[in-house]
Amino acid sequence: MYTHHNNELTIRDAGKRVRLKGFVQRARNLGNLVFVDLRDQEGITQLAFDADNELRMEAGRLKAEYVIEAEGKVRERSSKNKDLPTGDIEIDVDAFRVLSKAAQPPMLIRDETDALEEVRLRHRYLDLRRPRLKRLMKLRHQTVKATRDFLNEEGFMEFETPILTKSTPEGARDYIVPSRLDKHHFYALPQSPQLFKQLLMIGGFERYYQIARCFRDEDLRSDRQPEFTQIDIEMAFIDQEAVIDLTEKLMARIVKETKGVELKRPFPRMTYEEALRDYGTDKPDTRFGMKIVDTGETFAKSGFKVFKTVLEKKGTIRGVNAKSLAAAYSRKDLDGLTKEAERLGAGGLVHMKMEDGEIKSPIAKFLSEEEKDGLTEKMRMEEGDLVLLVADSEKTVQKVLGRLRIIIAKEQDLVSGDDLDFHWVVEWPMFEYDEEEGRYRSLHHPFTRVQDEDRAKLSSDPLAAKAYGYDLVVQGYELGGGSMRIHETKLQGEVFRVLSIDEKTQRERFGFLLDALSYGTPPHGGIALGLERLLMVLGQTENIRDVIAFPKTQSGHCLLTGAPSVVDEEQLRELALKKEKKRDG
RNA sequence: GGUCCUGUGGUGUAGCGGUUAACAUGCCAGUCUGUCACACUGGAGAUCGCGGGUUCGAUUCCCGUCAGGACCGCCA
Repeated sequence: MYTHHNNELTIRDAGKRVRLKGFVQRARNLGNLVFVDLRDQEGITQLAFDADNELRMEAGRLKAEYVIEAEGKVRERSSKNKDLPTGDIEIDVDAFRVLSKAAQPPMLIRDETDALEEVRLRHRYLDLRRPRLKRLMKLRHQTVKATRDFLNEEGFMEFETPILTKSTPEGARDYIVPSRLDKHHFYALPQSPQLFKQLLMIGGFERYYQIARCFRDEDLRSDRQPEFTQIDIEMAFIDQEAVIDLTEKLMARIVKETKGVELKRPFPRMTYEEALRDYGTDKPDTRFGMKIVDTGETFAKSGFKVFKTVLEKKGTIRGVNAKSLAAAYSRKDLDGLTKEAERLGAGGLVHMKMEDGEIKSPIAKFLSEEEKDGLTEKMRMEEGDLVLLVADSEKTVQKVLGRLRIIIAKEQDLVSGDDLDFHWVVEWPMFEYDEEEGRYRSLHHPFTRVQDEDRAKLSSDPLAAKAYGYDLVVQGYELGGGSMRIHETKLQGEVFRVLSIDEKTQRERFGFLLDALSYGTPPHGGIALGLERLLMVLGQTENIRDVIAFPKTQSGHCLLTGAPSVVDEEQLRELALKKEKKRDG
């Protein structure tokens, strides 16, 4: 046993006999004097060997990452290290023991001088020894603990729902698991516990939560993993405001306990429509301004052909003002932005700088004085400002300008990771129209409740029907979303009808839910929050792999274990599965 | 499904149509009593991801493939 962790001892412990353990961070052999930095989960303590004896010789032979145990007396250092919490003291060691030797590690176990991520993932257990990963894993634990503490106090019950469950073709691609007992039938891993938590409400539980593992077989990104965790919450006999209020309190509690910061409540809200109008996205980063502005009538009579054509086609001309960034963007930089705009589907990008009191732009010569003045006013252009305009369909303009805002903010460092701009996007539409499939699709999911006053629009004008839906957004991440659910069989049927899901399919896929709804269902609603995304924001990292102990690569591989891997023919036979012969390409 | 970037001693990088493949760090040996990324001296360590092609000659150029990363599509 040990007496202390390696972050604990201070000058007040001088003279104490202690026993420490840990990994050798580093042995510094100065000849007749040897120092060893001993690292454990909590920190580093310096061991000193200065007696002229065998012990010192042995200490000089210690290598990085050996696991040892050492005993001795705490003493004040003659030269202190103010960078270490234990920097005032060292241990005058009189006995130590090597518990385990270590091969030369493939990477430096230190925050700086990092190996590439590929090496770190292959040897994740070594990567996890680094203080940075220690800090992030601790943050994860604290966040989950704060969540459980808070929800338990609020009268919630924690549940577990099945991991082997039924495939639901709507939505993301499922991971499937073959059944041995029922040949050619498959379980699916849950994309979320959505239906189960609703069934718990129907089962008469009023406040559910789960730290729930979810699985989606889709392509990965720097903020997406094939398996990830949601803080999943559902409540009965409440309204939307109750869910929003509870979620804000939960966020406040987590931020307080992990960062020591008080969040201002209530969080700001904007409607889905406002989000798209002002920021060009349904998950705006509101840490910086640069809102999208409609030039309206400014170019109504424009002689500039591009503008004229777009307006004739019922398109729109909108822009953003990158305040005082005219000097920051050279012609070449602007070409880069233009290329990005074109890649996103815009015909081009108009840029203008306000310099020496006048608009400088490649298209300036096509604009009348009236147009220039109008634009200056609309965009609130001042000396040194850079304005970017896109003329196209509303959808394209929003997409392009929304993207350019983010690019510029990143390039120009307009954002701070400390700025927790939690806000709600509310009043989501029930449906969007899928051009490819020629039918309506749920924006949230098919169990979302339509707002009472919009119920008639389900048949008359589905696209105008608003849902009781809400997303929590921070720093441009969709942190989570939720809704009030449908609790009547009849309404659920109406929604399925809009979605063109016929009765046979309804029965096949959701029959159990429809049956359940028919036996008396409390009004209910909830929310699901992406734990990893929250941790990325709190931990100030852009990489989701940093907040997962054993993450997978962009191609879904676990470099540590080698998953996924082939299996024995025998295993396949048992499942009545056959390998498909690889076709030559 | 697509676009782009990367792959060179253990690790991170440099390099170039012909080199003894360079540098840093780590590793090994030695010197050193106040280091803390110790310092100094010396040393070992690389079929340049894999396969094919072009060429008198390929680590270098081309094609394919594999692996990692960023992004688009996708993720109700």
